[in-house]
Amino acid sequence: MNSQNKRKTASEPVSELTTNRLSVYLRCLNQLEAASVETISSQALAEQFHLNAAQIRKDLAYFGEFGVRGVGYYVKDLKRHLRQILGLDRKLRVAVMGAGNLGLALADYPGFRREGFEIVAMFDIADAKIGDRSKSGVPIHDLKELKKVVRRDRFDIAVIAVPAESAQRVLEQVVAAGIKAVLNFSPGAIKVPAGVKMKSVDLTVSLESLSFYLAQGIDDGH
Amino acid sequence: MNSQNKRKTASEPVSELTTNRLSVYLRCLNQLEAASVETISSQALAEQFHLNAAQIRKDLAYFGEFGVRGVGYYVKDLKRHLRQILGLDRKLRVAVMGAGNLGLALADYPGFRREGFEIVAMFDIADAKIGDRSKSGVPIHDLKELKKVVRRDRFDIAVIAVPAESAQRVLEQVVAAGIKAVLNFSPGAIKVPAGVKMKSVDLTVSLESLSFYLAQGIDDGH
DNA sequence: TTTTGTGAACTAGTTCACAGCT
DNA sequence: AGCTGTGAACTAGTTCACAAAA
Repeated sequence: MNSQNKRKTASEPVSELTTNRLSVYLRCLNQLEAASVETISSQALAEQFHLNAAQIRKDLAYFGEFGVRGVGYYVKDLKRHLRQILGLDRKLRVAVMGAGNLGLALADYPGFRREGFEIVAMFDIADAKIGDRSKSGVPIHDLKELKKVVRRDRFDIAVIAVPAESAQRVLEQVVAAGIKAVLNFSPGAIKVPAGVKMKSVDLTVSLESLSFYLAQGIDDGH
Repeated sequence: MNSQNKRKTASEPVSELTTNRLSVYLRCLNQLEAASVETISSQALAEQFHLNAAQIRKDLAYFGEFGVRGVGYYVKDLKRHLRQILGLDRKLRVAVMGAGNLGLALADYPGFRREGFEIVAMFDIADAKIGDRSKSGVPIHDLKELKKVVRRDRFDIAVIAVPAESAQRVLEQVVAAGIKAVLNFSPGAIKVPAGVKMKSVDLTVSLESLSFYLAQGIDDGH
């Protein structure tokens, strides 16, 4: 019953909220490591980053006994464990579907590389763009070449940044090419086949939700 | 006890999940209206867009009695009500902080305009960018001019697309200038003063959560 | 008959509080 | 003494199921 990833039951489902938080913890640990902190208690971690100590402990304990009672967590160790749990010990390869403004911005987004992701390709259908490259050098392929490029460049995650009306079709092509994980930026309902994980970022919904807050806060006039 | 926004109690809190869904419903209704559908039942709406009928009814009923028993909801009416609830009956003005790749892409994102938002300004600190415009013509101001521009151009929402290390500072400036709603794209913990609403989109967390899924799905080797 | 609006039942997620290890 | 790991208590969110309205 010793440290290394135990994950109590073979596979009770881990909530998405939990995995999101693991990623947040990892980022906190990166900062702590950069500041040469060697150990940290859940309490201190919570205070420093506005989290809840019990939740941190519960999230971590689900995957193993990483802490030391009376001490806390060893920053380096915990970081290594989290990277392993999140599957970041191997370098993940990403492709961006759609070489519009948003697609190009995402392809060059420095945050991805910094965290160990590698953007290896983009796809579009506009002849004018095909063969071109993003500022940082990611090549833009013809969407028709998708299967061929997947076979050759072996990427794991597709980011969908195409107009809403083509999103469903592009998702299906991506899935047909064997991709199992998708980050979707296009708005609207998309049907996702079983066995494929899709996370959606819906900018319109986010803004409209803020609009609601403003409308309620001010109540009415002025 | 008749239709028009009743909102049972003066102000029990509406969950963020609910407001997000309202925005989704509105988009569904837009599609239905475009397809000349005049009335829709919660059942039909749920089936068509992969939602839950009881939840739709509950979400809507919280704000008023918009439906007609035996019939469903009048698409045009409900749309009007939702737009009013979400505060979309007035045109909301948005500014983007940070004129990097992501900021420029967001400033020109067609989805925002389509839903009635107006991007009125960008801000940056790089002399090379100040005075320039995005492709669609949004002017880039010196961040130092923030207060002046807010006074003149009166925008309601700030989108933060600056590097992580400047995010906290930019948020504080934005709040000091009187902005009450923020959409944040920079990663990392940010402290938000009371009375200000911030929604965060964290691209790294999203990707890492997908990575987790892949790591688990494949279990290990291969 | 059809479909809403809603209390009641259920499920998921968070936080508390403390036994037990170091 | 200090802090983790965790059952128990609590809170939030969803879904069911049905009475009441059109």
